[in-house]
Amino acid sequence: MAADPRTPSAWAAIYAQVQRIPYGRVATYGQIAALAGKPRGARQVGYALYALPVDSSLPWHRVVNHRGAISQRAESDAAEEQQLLLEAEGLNIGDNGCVDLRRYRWTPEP
DNA sequence: AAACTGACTAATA
DNA sequence: CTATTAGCCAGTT
Repeated sequence: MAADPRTPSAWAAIYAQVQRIPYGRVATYGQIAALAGKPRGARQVGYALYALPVDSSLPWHRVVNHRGAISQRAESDAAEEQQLLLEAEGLNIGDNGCVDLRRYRWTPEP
């Protein structure tokens, strides 16, 4: 099974980037991976969030795939909840469930 | 140590 | 935009 996120590992960097996403913004898995120093570790980002406990204070719902859509997990209701959280932050979700990355994509500031 | 798994992305059609 | 194929990294077994 998945290791606890409290366990020191490569995921630590990923969690740090996710926490950096400001309110009302979203970031792609690849973006988080790149910021964490793993330009090809997009899958690891998803895997890290998969192991993330519900009591985590990380804004995991601000992490979407490269199309701005919410990736569906084994438990389908999680994706639905994620969309609600994003809408609550003022994001407009398209009919296909994609956010407007042109507008909401987070760009880390220098 | 090797194989399997997976909230992904890029390339191609 | 979608569908399919291949490559990638780290964790689990």
